[in-house]
Amino acid sequence: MASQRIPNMEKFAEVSGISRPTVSKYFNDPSSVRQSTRQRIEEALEKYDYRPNIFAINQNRRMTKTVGILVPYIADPFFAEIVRRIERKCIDAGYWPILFSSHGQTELENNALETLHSLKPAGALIAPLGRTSDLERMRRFAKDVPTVLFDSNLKVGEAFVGSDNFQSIGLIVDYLSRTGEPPCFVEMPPVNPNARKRREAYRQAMEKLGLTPHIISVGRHSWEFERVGLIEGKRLISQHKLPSSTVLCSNDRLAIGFMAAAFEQGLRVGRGTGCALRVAGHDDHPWSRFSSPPLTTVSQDYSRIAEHSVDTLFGIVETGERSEGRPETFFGGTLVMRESA
Amino acid sequence: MASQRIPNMEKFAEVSGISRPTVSKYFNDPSSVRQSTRQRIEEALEKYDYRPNIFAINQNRRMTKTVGILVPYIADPFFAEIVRRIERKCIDAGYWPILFSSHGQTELENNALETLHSLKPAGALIAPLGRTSDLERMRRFAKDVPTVLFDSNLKVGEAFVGSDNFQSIGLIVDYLSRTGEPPCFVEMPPVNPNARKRREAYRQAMEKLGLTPHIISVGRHSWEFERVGLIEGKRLISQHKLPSSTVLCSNDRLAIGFMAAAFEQGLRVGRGTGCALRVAGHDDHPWSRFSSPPLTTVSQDYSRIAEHSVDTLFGIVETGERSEGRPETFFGGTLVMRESA
DNA sequence: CAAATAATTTTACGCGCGTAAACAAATTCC
DNA sequence: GGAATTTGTTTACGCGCGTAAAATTATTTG
Repeated sequence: MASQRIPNMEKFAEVSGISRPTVSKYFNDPSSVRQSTRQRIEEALEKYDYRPNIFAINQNRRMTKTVGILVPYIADPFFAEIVRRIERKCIDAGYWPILFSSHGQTELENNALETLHSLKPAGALIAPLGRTSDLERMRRFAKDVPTVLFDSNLKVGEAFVGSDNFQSIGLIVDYLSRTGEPPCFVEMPPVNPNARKRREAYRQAMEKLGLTPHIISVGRHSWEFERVGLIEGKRLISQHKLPSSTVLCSNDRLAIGFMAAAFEQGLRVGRGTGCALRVAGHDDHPWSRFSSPPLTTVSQDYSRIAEHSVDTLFGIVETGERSEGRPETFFGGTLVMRESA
Repeated sequence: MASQRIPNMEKFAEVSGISRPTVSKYFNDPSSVRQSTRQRIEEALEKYDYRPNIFAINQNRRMTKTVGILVPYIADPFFAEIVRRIERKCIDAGYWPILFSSHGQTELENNALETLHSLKPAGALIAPLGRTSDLERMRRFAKDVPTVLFDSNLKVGEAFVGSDNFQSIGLIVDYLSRTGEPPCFVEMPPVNPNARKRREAYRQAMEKLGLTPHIISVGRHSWEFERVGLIEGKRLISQHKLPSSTVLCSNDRLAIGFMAAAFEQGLRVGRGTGCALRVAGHDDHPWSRFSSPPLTTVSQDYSRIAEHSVDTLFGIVETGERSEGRPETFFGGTLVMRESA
């Protein structure tokens, strides 16, 4: 136990019988000191339970050991899952992840960017709001801080990691067309480039099959996708405006709202007999398994997106080289067949 | 625009024609300097876009302006919502919120606590993991940092803010018993004190009505409540072990899993004719509105819990007085009637 | 308008640590 | 076992800012 309070590195160096600069070196990289020295420090560490002051460290280092993570909406389980994985990887790599959420608001995104900027982080992993992002502000940020974007491909930063919407949407359009009436497409609110890409992917996939695409746009700009799906669904069903009995929603949250609408209107969703509607989504959100009926969807590869984002960032950070070009990586999804379609 | 890069306060004081200590004073409290001085600083601020270095600030202040927020599971929409509100309030009050999530793991909770500790925050708002929390570690933390607990009432810190499980469970037990067969109770995994409290609340409420309580416990210790609800639900339904056709789950996520089980087993959930089962939850999670059928539940007052937690903390922080006793505040919920029960 | 009060400037120090340079000691090599 | 090499120590400075005390200036009061 701590037989004495250790206020700073000076004192800690004293009680462990090592000079302060060497102790400092140890904390920056334990393997950079001699084995015997390392042991003595670690014994003292057991005994006195001292930790260097983070603020003092970061003030003096040229490059801090912090990594900024910024997501548009932490309440979205997709981001919650990704963040969890990213945080873990950062910690394992000896970095200190700091999480910000824009909560769907441009103002908060800018705030986070400013705060992050003044933290002088080693790097940043950003999933931008998208359409409502302040591009200029983000560029200014990325000029000083190595930045990897994910999920939403704004043309900012050193690299992008996301999912291959053309592959994944193609997959599910094929499946739906093969097993029943070809799907119409209910768009998510146009909050980011994925919205547009998925729509285009749907169009191409349909045309490739020689089918006529039917796209249903939603005007409202909201992150509350379930509500959007519900309201649009109610409108479409009650006014008999659905061009197909198969509905592909551009993400799971939208699909869940849509299914709620179908339920409310007395339409049974599924692919069995007695079902009036098939509904499918995209992303395989953690709770899609638990809807009634369980949602057929395409999974995004959470782990690989998270891992590759972090690896890419650390690659840039640790070599110190800003990559040339701007590598974009897209991971494919896999079909997740459940009861809804 | 920035006609010149301002590296530090010294330079900024120079270009704005004010002495550095006064500028420093301004950043600590803009209203503490003369109006005319304030204007000159703010004009310079427009022109040069300078921000004090956060690390240097926090190194020197006795009390930093950071506030730690620690939740057990950020992917849970309850916490995501609470956090959103807490963050906003902190920012408005001039504090800098730092978010940590334990992701259900004791090790990560301790890590977060350690990191937070070394940050010397002005205060902390903590929703502990509960049963698996390292109480001793948390006490050590709370000894140095003013800490307000919420959601899960471990006997640590200066105060607690949460919901009144007895009131809310009472409410829904009354409702369910009045409108149909009295409910049995499916427990959430015993991860925290709320689990136990809700069970007791159910028991009391039933006995008060002169009814026999039926409690179904789940053994597994998991934060993936939906899956727990699904598995337990399947077991109970398929083995005909349900003591009542009305099921009260101790939270919404569990209820959603349970409804998925009912669906899978071909049991229709709801209160209309042709329905075999009524299912209700607790919390009014953001997505409970969108289940099929929409979930009947009791809402927790997100806003008031968040606000009161922050107010309590700032009350302690700003007076500098650790409150005597350990005030506990419980907010009541309101019944949210939907189709599931 | 002089005195009292408030706000600002000057000066100076300290926070806890990174880091560079010169030197000393320990380790490795032949 | 002496030279070359690695590893540590000493010494010294700087980072960007908070903050205290004393001196100065501006504002308010009677």
